[in-house]
Amino acid sequence: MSKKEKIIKVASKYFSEVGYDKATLDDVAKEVGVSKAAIYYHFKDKFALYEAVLCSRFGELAKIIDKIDDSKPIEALREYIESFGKFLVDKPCFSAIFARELADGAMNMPASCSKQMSLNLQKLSKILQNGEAENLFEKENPFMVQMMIVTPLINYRTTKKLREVVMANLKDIKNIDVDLEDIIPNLASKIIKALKC
Amino acid sequence: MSKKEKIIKVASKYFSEVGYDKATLDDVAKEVGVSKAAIYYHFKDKFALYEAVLCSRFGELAKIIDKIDDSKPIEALREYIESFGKFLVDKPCFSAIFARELADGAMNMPASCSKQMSLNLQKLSKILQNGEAENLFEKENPFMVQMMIVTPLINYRTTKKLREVVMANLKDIKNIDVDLEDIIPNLASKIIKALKC
DNA sequence: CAACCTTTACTTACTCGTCAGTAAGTTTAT
DNA sequence: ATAAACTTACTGACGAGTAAGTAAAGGTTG
Repeated sequence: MSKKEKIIKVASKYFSEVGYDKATLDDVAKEVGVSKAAIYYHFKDKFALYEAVLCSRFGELAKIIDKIDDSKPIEALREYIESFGKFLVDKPCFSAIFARELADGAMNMPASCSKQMSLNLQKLSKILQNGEAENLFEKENPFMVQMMIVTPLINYRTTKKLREVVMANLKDIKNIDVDLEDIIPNLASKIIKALKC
Repeated sequence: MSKKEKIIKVASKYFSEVGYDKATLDDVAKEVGVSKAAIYYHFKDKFALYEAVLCSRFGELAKIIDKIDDSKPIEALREYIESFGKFLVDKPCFSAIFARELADGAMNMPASCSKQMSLNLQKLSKILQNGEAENLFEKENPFMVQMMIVTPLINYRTTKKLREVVMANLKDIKNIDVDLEDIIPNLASKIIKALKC
């Protein structure tokens, strides 16, 4: 792995753990084992490094989503949800970064990333439209459906510690802390049920 | 309104708009029309001010949720979702603060707030249990249901600008930008449908 | 083949702005 | 008179960004 790739990897860890503002390039440099100026050799500024992290992840995700065969609406919707979920499981840093970006109103999302998000939404929209044409689904606002899929999953990831606190407060509630992997097919079934005519 | 209340109000605006780190007490002081040191007269430090903002909001929400009559599960669940939605509509600053807090893993949520969140979850859990007892709902993980309710709504609020960008990218997708008010009953119906046996 | 540029990939050591937090003094109400 | 509610003017730290220098690798020319 090149130094540049290593910088992106470590930076994505820090951006994920503490957020853009609290992540310092001194820390990133230290962990990579280079000087801070080395980061500035590879990236124009802190934000450019953040863009590199973001774009690499959104690019991978868009590729996966694009491959989904949208001819069978219900199967396609399940695959859409499970592919997204699997991506979150595979890339543990992505959830927190994505969640913060949405919470922030995607204020500093580079155009190339929002374009790839748009493509994902276009795929979802097509699945929903096909389902509507076959009288399987009601007419829906695709952005709202996107929110129903994406936000519970990313925030389930980010709120592990909160669940522990809540469980300590409410001893009568059990089995709250299920793994994300087990949540995904459950959420997929619920969303499909909710959208079916 | 006292100076202290005014400081909380203005601070909640800034925390909501730019987040904890980027919100500066100089800006808050300027807008309130006091000196920065006046803030330190009322609050120990920046974080104590943030706690005050958070606690006042979570306190109000917990009061509203607590009043819900949980004897009729389906009506109660609808009321739970619509009450939460109405709260977001009424308190425009709350969505972004809550969304950031969840994205952050609720790392710096004061114990009093997480206690009130626990009470909300307890209410939801009771509604779901009653529904289960009457064979209306399947057995569910209440935290996951909470995520399904809370996260789409708060993030729908925070992503208004993102929707505009996406709409500009995909001209064939129309009517994405519906008001939050119109989304709430729709989401409530979908979640109830998803949870019903 | 060797003395010479040139580029790549960095390092060391610094500046400079910002912002949380404070010390000490001042006004206002009771 | 004295406590509450401030103000002015400051400090100190942190962290983004930079200037200037260097070591090594590769290419060019006499």
